[in-house]
Amino acid sequence: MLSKQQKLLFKKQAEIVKAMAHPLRLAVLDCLKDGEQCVFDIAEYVGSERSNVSRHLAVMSSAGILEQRKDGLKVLYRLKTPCIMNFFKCIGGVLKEQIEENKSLMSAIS
Amino acid sequence: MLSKQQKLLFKKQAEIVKAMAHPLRLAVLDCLKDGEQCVFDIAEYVGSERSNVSRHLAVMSSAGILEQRKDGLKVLYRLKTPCIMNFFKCIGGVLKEQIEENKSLMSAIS
DNA sequence: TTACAATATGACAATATAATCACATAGTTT
DNA sequence: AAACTATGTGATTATATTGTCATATTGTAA
Repeated sequence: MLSKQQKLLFKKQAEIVKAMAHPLRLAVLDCLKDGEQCVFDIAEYVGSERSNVSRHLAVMSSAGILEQRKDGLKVLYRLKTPCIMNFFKCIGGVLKEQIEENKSLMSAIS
Repeated sequence: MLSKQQKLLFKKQAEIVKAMAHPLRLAVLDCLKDGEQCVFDIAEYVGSERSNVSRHLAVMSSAGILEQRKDGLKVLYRLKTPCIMNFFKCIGGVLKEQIEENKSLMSAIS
């Protein structure tokens, strides 16, 4: 049985994971993988309203995944922990496995 | 601007991430890190109703994170991709950074 | 000061997610 | 078959998350 501390830890961890658990937010992380970008350019990249992107950026910022700095009118966002990107490889692995399964399923049918 | 394919990829990835984005589900993954367990024991470990745990297990199964097999009355669940656990290290890193920040904030106050 | 531009936010509606309880199902034991 | 055990699921309620629009805020430039 989990201790209170362990439960709290999982809660904190879940907050971080939750901050990544959205297609648009993953796209934003992808956009930022090579360096900081302003909201306008991020919105352009991910193909969504700026107000919406702003909201998602706020979610990731408060979860501690992103940092921002002001530069005149613009606000530049960047990844706070580069390790986040490793994580993509990991998820990619899960996806690959799923695709392999589907492949073998397909060949079993035909 | 993202292509349709890229958007689809992020959507698929988000489904996998979302399947982990819950305290209870992270606790379940932790419970399974050393091998398969039945629903009863998982529920005991994470400290929740069996019906609720069953629901969360179903979510992770259909996301492709878990596998299950029947053994008599019991259903034994296990991690499908061990790489999932690396991911915890990554998240742990983000948490550590947050704690460090709080520490230096604290010392700045006192 | 006025006009403008980039970003953030309040309010709302639509949708998704979660927990719970009662019940259903599947397999076991007597 | 009847009683039991482990798991899954329908229905419901409560809550959280999203996207959108209009508006606010902040900084720039004329």
